[in-house]
Amino acid sequence: MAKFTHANSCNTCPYKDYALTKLQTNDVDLIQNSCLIVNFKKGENVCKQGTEVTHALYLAKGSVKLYIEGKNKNLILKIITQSKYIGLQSLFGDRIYQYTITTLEDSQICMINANIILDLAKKNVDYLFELTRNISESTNFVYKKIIDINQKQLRGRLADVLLHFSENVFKSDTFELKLTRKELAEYSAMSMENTVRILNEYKKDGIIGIEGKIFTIKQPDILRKVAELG
Amino acid sequence: MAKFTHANSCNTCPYKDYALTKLQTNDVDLIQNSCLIVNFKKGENVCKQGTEVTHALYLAKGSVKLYIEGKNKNLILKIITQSKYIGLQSLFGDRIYQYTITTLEDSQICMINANIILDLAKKNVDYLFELTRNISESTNFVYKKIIDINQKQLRGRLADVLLHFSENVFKSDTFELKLTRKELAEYSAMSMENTVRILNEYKKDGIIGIEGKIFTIKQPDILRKVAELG
DNA sequence: TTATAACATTGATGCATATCAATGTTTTAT
DNA sequence: ATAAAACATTGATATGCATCAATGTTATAA
Repeated sequence: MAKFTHANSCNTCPYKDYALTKLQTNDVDLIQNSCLIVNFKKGENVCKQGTEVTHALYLAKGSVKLYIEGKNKNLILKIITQSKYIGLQSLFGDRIYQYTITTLEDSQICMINANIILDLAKKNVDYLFELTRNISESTNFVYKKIIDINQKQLRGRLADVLLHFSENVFKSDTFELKLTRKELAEYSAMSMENTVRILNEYKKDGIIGIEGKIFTIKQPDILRKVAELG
Repeated sequence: MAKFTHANSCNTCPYKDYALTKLQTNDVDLIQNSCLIVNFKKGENVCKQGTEVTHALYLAKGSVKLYIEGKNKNLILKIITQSKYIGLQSLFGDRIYQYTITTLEDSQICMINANIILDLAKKNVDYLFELTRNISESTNFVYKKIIDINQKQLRGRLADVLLHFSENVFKSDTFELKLTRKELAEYSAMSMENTVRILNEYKKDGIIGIEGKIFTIKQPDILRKVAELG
């Protein structure tokens, strides 16, 4: 794994999480003392499905994919970008990672001893409340994902995914997607070949523009209609 | 909706949840004062997808299905049996139900004003901690579900579901499943026709026994193999 | 700098699964 | 008690999608 440094300024960190504001200064110090800032290079595993949860993971900088490794194929559940906890529910659940997390670009992850976080959570209800809110939102997101996979077919799913990136993740009509076609396929729960096929279909129809990894949503209304009709 | 009574003995209730043991007696009284015990008949909606979350729901007695309503078909995410909170993450998330919950038999649901639970959670960290653990486990369960749907095919999925009922839900080789074939299909994310077909396939092969809604797992090892191979 | 692997693209083929259809059975409601 | 609706079953058909195959392109490593 990559090189790391000790955290030394959690309170003034520009990537600080909102939940931290719920803690007293000396409690933040507790976190800071345990916190290792680890530099991951693109493509490295941050945690591995099936292993024990020993640390809370906070993505300070960069982006990662959270995915379940299957026998033949993977399923990417979430793309997470900076200043977010990743995989909080594993701290409170059965303490075994149900998924693997891999960086999509060079990233900085804060790793804090799980028991320290749990102890703090047990002592600071406002802090725990924020974490719980976070986990709940995450659960709701997965509910939406599962229903997309179950109910829509390829074109609808891909339209959904493109809109999601445009509207929720990058908040722009044009965005650079740090995913390969294969990863985009794993995120949309379809084969890589069909992902390519449908993307180019949308491009030919003038609904989107593609220039390598730069995507442009040209006709969001049509895309929305496709997403809706499934 | 059905008739209801006011709760009057939460502390000594035989269906009491473990999380309640984390509260002081007078805090339990707060819950008790707000708690309505509502009697639902089989097939009634306990909450409805798209509506606002106003109450915490606790399934004291009976059983329910939690499902997402799609355009053509539904997807049952969980079957919940007695003495369990249902849909806790909706209290802490965006306060809109992402799913509908319907009773599978006559059931008693305790409905407690959402804000009272949230206030208690904000004051009793041990209580909140139990709720959070609950939500986290629920998230992990959905992760498993999503991967089953995505990675396995019909026979494997159905084998999985049957084993799950036998091993986790009813903890017995023989069990009465309070689901119609259609609901079993919605739980396994497949068509009703194929559910029937494969069930009878398993029956012919002597892997399971079916007598109406009574299922017997006769050869769990074979079933496990089918589940594994997908 | 070159070799090797991963990525991207397009077409052809096969299969798993949903859908349609027909018919009998069991609930549910009046 | 009877009608209507939901449930259950089995077979035939259609199709959406993955898989296979072939080929070009771009990263990555030695």
